[in-house]
Amino acid sequence: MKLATWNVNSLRVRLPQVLDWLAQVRPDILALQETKLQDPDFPAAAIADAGYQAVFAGQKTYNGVALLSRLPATEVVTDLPGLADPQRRVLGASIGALRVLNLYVPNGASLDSDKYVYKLEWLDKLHAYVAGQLQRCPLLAIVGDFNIAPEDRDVHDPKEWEGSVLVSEPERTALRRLLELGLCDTFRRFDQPEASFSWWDYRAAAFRRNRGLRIDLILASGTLCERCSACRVDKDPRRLAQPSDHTPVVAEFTDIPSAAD
DNA sequence: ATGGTGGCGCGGCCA
Repeated sequence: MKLATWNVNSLRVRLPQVLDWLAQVRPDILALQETKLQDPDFPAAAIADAGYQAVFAGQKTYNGVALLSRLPATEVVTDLPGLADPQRRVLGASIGALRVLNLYVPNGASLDSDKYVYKLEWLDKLHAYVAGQLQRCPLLAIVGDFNIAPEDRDVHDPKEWEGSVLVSEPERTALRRLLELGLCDTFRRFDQPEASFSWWDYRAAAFRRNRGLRIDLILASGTLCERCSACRVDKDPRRLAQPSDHTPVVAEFTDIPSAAD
């Protein structure tokens, strides 16, 4: 069972890349962030032709999340309890034996910004929600663009980034508290190349110089974590012309019923 | 270097 996450930074622009990637990698589930599409504009037909069902929570210009899957998605949720938020950043669904929560965590802008306050509040509401979900869903995966680099080894230059948004201690503490509920960062269950990142700024040739951050994560509940057999960053889509600034992260699991192949 | 690039949409915001 293959589960992937990819912040595509406009599904309208990136649709050809997404379709090519689905055909090559054949994930059972792909969580997308920053689709930047209203629901009536979602390319459901093209995705159906590729053999995937889709559920989505769209928004014009900003945000927007979707779940593509071989099996149908049921019991769909699009909001965090206790957070009245017009921004479309949350998509939870049951797919086969899994419960999947697809997140586009707020960026935060800078530590003195209202957006940073909103990010920490958002993460607090997420914590409360996930605590309850872990009681109900033994096979829970939480994936997406967390906009937090968990540790210094997830940052190309920790000194340069020290204290900045995406690496600040309050954000990392919020992520650590989430993990302490009983989740693992599947990427760190396996040996990885040094300087493995999932996002590189478009500016200043950051990708060519590998000046990136690992902020796209696949978290797994304890029972699911035991069944994780691999997790990797797929840098190939970031090398294409007109790439997203993020690249996909893919995890594989054993003993999960799958409809692929 | 307080810059740089990209998406949306057509001025300025967001990342």
